[in-house]
Amino acid sequence: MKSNSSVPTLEDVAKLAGVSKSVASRALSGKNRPIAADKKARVTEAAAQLGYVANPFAQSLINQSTGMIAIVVNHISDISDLALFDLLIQSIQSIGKQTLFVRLRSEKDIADIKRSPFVHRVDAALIFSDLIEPEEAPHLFYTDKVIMLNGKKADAGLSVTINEALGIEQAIINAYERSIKRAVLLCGRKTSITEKQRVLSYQQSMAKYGIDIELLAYCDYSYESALAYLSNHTLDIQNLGIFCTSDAMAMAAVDYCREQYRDVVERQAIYGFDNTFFSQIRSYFFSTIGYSKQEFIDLIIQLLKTEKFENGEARHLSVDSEFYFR
Amino acid sequence: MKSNSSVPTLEDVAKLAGVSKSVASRALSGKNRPIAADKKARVTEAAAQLGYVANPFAQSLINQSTGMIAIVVNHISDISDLALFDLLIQSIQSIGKQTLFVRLRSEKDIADIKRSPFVHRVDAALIFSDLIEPEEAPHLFYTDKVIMLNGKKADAGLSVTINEALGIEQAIINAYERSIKRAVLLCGRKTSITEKQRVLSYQQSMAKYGIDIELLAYCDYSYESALAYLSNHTLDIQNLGIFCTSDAMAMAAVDYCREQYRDVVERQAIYGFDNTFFSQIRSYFFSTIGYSKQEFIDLIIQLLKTEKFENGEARHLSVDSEFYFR
DNA sequence: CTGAAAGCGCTAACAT
DNA sequence: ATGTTAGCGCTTTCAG
Repeated sequence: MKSNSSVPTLEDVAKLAGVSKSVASRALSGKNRPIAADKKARVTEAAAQLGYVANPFAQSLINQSTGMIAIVVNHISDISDLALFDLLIQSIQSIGKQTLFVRLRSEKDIADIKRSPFVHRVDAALIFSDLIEPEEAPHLFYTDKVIMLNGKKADAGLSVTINEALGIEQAIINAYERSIKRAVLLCGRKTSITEKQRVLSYQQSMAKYGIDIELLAYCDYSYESALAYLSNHTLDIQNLGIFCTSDAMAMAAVDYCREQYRDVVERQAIYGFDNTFFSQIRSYFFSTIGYSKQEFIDLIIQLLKTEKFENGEARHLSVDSEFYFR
Repeated sequence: MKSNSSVPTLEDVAKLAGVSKSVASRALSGKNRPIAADKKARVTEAAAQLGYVANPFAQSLINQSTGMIAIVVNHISDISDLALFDLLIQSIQSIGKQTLFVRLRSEKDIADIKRSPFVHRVDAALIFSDLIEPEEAPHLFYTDKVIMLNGKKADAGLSVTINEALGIEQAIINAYERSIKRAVLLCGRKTSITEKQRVLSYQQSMAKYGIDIELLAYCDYSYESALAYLSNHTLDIQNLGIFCTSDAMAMAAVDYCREQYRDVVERQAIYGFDNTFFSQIRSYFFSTIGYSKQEFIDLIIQLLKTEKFENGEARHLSVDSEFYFR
């Protein structure tokens, strides 16, 4: 609390303007409540003069609405690209909401959501963390507006997912056209459901185009893990494609091949995932799979802006992924 | 608001436990208020049974404390930011607070802070954005606990800054020892005060060690801007050091030299800033200047945890920067 | 140790 | 169009 002075309340404003609290409230409410123009002006003037800012706690006690939206993640780096994170916060602010960031390290942290009253009472929650199951999500928040963005979805509920199979198939077709016959598949966390689905898509498309998976390894999406793994293996690079489920791992593949084979492996035989900045810079430059972040966020915002869903109405939206050839 | 049911209030809990609201309140308060053990147990039990979670708005209306901390940034564009914020959010949560992320695109957005009542009423604000001047910071928030982390500080007030001159001098000494006589200095935003200070440190140290600044360019910290700039210039690489005020620009310098001079420029003649992940990976690997993020955050948390500051007491803490030689 | 009652600051009925 | 009044759910005196 401010030590120097007490904060003006609506009552102070009303007094200064010479009206009742209700009139003052209506004048400042924004919604076009009936009020005399001159009084409205006097109230606005008085509020400005006192530097009045409404107490949100009193307001929310009545509205039951906070104007806050929770973003729930495992780590921030989960959000594969900063651009997404940055754009998302910006979009949330542009619809007049604020962003509450919740970081979950493990299942143990989930209970804290309920224990943290403000988080529990957000207007909506965006779930990026795969630690939260679609069934339990509704119990964690006071609001029904819980949007699953972690690839999981409950029958009843809201979600935006990425159709990854599409971009993956396009990548495999590209490999096929370039006569790649054999593949190394560097994957991320084995326990992740989305990762499992992703790997399945790779396997199906590769089977379809006659590409053999010779090595399938689970790393942890990171540069270091992939580099460590590759360093322990000798690859026969004839007709080989290296497919990675993150751009960071693809960077490791590029570095590994550069050192090991002095670029004998065509750089284009390495495929990343996420379409980050790094797939485009000079020292790396590999093809990758991604999606339109703007489109993804637009769908989220669309759900956020929908005032009312029919009781239990489900909305499962999806963004197509895409192959980015370099 | 949840559509299916009404939420239990303290009154419901009290009724179920067969006690008064006050007793129920005291039982759940956490602070050791006098109360009979059996009643306390009954209340706790009743609360659990109903799945009671206190309404934070009613509580805050009395406490004037939200348990929320605002992080105010321009944007989150930098990888160095990611690691920092991830750690910071985790630390904030570990002291039982929640994180409100506020993104400022320009000065115009500053007024929105006051207009957004919840942001205005946070328990503390961490100012990373350099759009906010130390003089105006106290007027934007209801709390006195506004910590400037943007390199600016008011005489009265709280701040944690990085002593960048230290790491910069170490870098220049390294260059001197490696017989570098001439320098290109790739800087960031010209309008930034911290950047101005940083450039000054480079100039002073270089003057001291007899290194000539032949080219001083303002880019925008990004890979693209630096690469574009370098591509338009021909460098005489004899005894040349390329000093960049961001790792991203140093990456561009590495790529530029690799293509232009086929690595004739020793890679060690390129100096980055921020000690990001990228200064350590195979394809780049350059020396850089950084600081301990943990130490920085520990100081912030220390300020956050200090209950009361003497009226108007100032606290200006500082973290030493360091040269990371690769 | 407990309960009744006041009140935090605001909004929304409801009578003027 | 305006003022009065009754809460929103909680904590905290203040008497018992």
